[in-house]
Amino acid sequence: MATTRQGPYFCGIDAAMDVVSGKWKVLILWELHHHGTRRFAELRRGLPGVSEKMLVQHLRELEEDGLVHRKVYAEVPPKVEYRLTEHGVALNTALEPLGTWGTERMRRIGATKVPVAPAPVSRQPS
Amino acid sequence: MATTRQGPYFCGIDAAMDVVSGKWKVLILWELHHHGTRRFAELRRGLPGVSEKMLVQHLRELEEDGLVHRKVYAEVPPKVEYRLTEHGVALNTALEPLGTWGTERMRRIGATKVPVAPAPVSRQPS
DNA sequence: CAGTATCCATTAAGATACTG
DNA sequence: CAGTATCTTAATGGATACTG
Repeated sequence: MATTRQGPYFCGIDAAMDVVSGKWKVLILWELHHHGTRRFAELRRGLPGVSEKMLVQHLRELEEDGLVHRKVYAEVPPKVEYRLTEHGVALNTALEPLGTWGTERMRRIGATKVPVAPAPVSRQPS
Repeated sequence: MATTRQGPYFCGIDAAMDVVSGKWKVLILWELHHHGTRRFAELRRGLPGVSEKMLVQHLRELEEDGLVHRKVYAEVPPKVEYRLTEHGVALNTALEPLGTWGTERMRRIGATKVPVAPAPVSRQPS
């Protein structure tokens, strides 16, 4: 269950890669970075294809690693909000050059973007 | 066998993470970055714990992704040199802030460094 | 030296179904 | 709504023996 990872590491990049390895982790960080705060279901919708299990698991690990803060409201129905911690914000900043490089690479190899789930047209909530 | 990965991706970071996902990839990049050029056996020694299979596999993928150049010398015994391509160098540069963040994180959590294989004391080559 | 080829173990991820 | 609990499959990594 990915017990608290704490090295040993070869170097800083190794240590950083450790906390972001997981299929959806950087995307969760990205999502939180751009929305400031997100609820569980919002994250789920923002990450088309993620399963509940993986989303929870990644969120828990990110929380454990001190990158994400989880705020539970004592309400019914339940309400939980996630946001980046100071360290999470710093990580995101450190990831930006990598994002730029990746965008350039996508252009080079002609990679497609993942199809964005079209907002359901019919069936609007009344 | 990790057929040519080319998306689709959610974003640039996603695309970048794709090419560096693999237990030893960033370490290979790092090693090549700091030595300029390395032979297979040198990389192997520089990455204590890596198996031949993983090293070859990662090198092939990095080559396929255009990050590493492989130069074969027509000699006996065989000699192969690896070095970063222009894109590989750019990726390494983009990884630097992440490395800084990771180093800071290691300090914060008191992570240890992986034990460096001690250079064999006896048995020096004549 | 620089790899291949196998086989096996571990881990990560995905699909449901169910609950406070 | 925000999760748990299981079960299954896919991907990744590792050990070892062998080769041009």
